Amino acid sequence: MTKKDAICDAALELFAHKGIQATTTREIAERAGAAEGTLYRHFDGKDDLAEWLYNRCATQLHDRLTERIGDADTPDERLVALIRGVFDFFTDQPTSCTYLLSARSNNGNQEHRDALPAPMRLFVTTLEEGMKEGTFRPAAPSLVAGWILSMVQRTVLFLKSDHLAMKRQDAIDQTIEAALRLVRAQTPSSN
Amino acid sequence: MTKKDAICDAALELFAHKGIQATTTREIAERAGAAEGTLYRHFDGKDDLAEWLYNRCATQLHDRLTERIGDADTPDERLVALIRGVFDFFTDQPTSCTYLLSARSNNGNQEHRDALPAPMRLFVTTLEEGMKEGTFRPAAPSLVAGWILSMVQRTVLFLKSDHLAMKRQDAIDQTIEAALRLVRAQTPSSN
Amino acid sequence: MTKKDAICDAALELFAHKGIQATTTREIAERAGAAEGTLYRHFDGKDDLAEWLYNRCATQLHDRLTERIGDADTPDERLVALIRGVFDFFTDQPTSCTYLLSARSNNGNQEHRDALPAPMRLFVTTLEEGMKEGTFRPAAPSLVAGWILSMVQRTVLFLKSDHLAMKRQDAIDQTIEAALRLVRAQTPSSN
Amino acid sequence: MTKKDAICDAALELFAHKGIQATTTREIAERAGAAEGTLYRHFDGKDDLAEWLYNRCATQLHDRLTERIGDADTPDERLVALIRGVFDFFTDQPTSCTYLLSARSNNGNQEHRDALPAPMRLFVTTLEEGMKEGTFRPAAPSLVAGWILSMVQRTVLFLKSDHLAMKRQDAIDQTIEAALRLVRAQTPSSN
DNA sequence: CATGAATGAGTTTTCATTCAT
DNA sequence: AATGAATGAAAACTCATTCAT
Repeated sequence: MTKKDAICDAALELFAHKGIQATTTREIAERAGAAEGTLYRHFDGKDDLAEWLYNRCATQLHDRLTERIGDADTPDERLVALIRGVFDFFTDQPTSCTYLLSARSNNGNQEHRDALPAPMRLFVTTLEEGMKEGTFRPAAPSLVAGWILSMVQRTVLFLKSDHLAMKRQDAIDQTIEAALRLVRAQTPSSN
Repeated sequence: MTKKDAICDAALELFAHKGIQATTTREIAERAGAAEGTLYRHFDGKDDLAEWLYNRCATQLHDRLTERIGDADTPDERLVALIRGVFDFFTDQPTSCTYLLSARSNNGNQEHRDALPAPMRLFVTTLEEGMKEGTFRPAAPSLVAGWILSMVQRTVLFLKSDHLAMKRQDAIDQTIEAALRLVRAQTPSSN
Repeated sequence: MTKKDAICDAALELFAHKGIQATTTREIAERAGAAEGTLYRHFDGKDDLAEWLYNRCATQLHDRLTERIGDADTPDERLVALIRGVFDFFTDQPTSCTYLLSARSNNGNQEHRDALPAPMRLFVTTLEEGMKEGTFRPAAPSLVAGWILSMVQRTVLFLKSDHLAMKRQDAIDQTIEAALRLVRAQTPSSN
Repeated sequence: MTKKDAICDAALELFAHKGIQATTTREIAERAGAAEGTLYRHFDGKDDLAEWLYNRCATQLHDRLTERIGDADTPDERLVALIRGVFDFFTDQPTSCTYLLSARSNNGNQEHRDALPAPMRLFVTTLEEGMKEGTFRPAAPSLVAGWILSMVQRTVLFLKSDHLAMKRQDAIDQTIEAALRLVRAQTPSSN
């Protein structure tokens, strides 16, 4: 593992748990077992590193979701696949996931972050398809996508804090069911 | 208006828009038209001010919600009243509302904030009542409350960013309906 | 004396003797008996301080030269007055003078310095008058002004390094005579 | 061209235009198309490189001036030859010339530079001869040499900045005439 | 109460130099 | 000879907090 990787890992961990601002470059370097100056050989500074990590995490999630979506034929299935994908991402890479979620909501100033990052767009597209088909009830897709992602995020936070009070799988299943209730059009017989 | 009020207003605005850490005491003082030292005559420091403001906002919202709830007899009505109350709060005091919402999600370290602040507890209580009655489907109340508040927060952010693309009232009504779909037990005929 | 003045004095001394780049903010603060942060309360940084000092020195010299010029009626007398003024400035405020001269020549990048600072302009104006009158031989005034100022600067450096090998007053008189030979038109009988 | 040459060229350009201190080894390496470490294979460090370049430039100029002086029989002719030599040097190798001139004045601390570098000494010697002969008026030779070199430097800067406002040859001729007026003893009939 | 200059510890950042490859 | 990642000491700069007025 190169020093650059060590720095990325250390920074990701710290950013996810303490926030970007509260993390010092010294902490990052120490945890990475590198000199402080090394950070600046690979990145323009702390903020650049934070952004680079954000993009990397967003890409990882996006790739995973894209892969998941391939197996699904209907918007309904795709939506479930997407939600499961996010939960899987959280299970496999909790730190990346935490950072991604916190970075999203933290930047009140929204300066340099896409209003609609890649993973979000997958949700929006899927919802649009479902609405066109009539599977999903009509509504502003980006708003509904935001709702669902927020719910997932909540569940993730809930699982992290509410230690073991609820089985992980139950929480995930309930979140998916809830999301479907949110978007599904009236289907008198099915539900 | 006293200097203290000026400082509170300035700080609230800045905290809500840039975050607590990114706001400097100098900025607060400048915007308030006060000297930097004056802040320390009324508060123990920046963090104390931030906490004081948070509690003030939470109390304001809590009082408003408590008042709203009084008119409602069923858990169902109470839930709607609570959601409407939050939206009203956002309409009347957008900055306070933004600060309240951002402060919640921003502190990944959860150091000095109640896990369950007052307004949140009103939601939880209402959900518990509804679940006991059978009006609402059984689930972890604090998780469901988190979902609903997150949805409301999303809608608020959506209304702030998606300038006028959607009528405010429509967005609010849709959010309420969606929240009800989330929590209501199967009621074959009613819905 | 305020801290600001102490910082200015310390910085001027160090800038003049070691150059701006070679001087650290820590040195300035130490010599001024102030904290490093105090520098930043009064100036935007080291470079801002350097520029502020440059302007102050240039103004001081300009004011002194303007005063001196008042007593002189002819361009010839004015030129002598100007040169003497610069030498007096050097005698009274050697540090300011050294800084002014070094700052001029040091900035090869000429970024943020007037091409023609105030004192220089007095020389140019005087030369232009003399040339119009016919007292001075025709030539590019700004070039000739540069020559004379460079000569004066040289003499100043010479006096500082060539410790006492030449009487100060002799050096000054010789410089003035030389400058006059440089600019005076042919005057068969007088010289 | 070897890497060493590339580094020398790059460094000379940067030193001349930004100053030694303001130039980083990384810049030099980048511009030279070499790695940073390569510099240290050929020189002991940045300062060593700067000094080596200075000596090379001084030697180049000195050789050129020595050659020029050979054709001249009188001190008067020799002085003109020297001044022309400097201007030629500037025309042929403007960067070297700029560096030589700036390096001279820049080091206020005079740490590691000869007080009287080789080219300067040629001027001094020539002036001493002329003064002994009576061709030049008596004065401190090193001071007068400084004056003349400063004038030449000024003219060079003037030619660089005052883009084409004056013909190069005119400026040079005027500088020479002015220098002669400075040093020549009274010669009632000749001039 | 109010002020704002002063503080100094802490942070980010720079960069000449080294060294394993 | 050449490389360029890594270093770390030193530099610039920030800012919450204090205190004399």
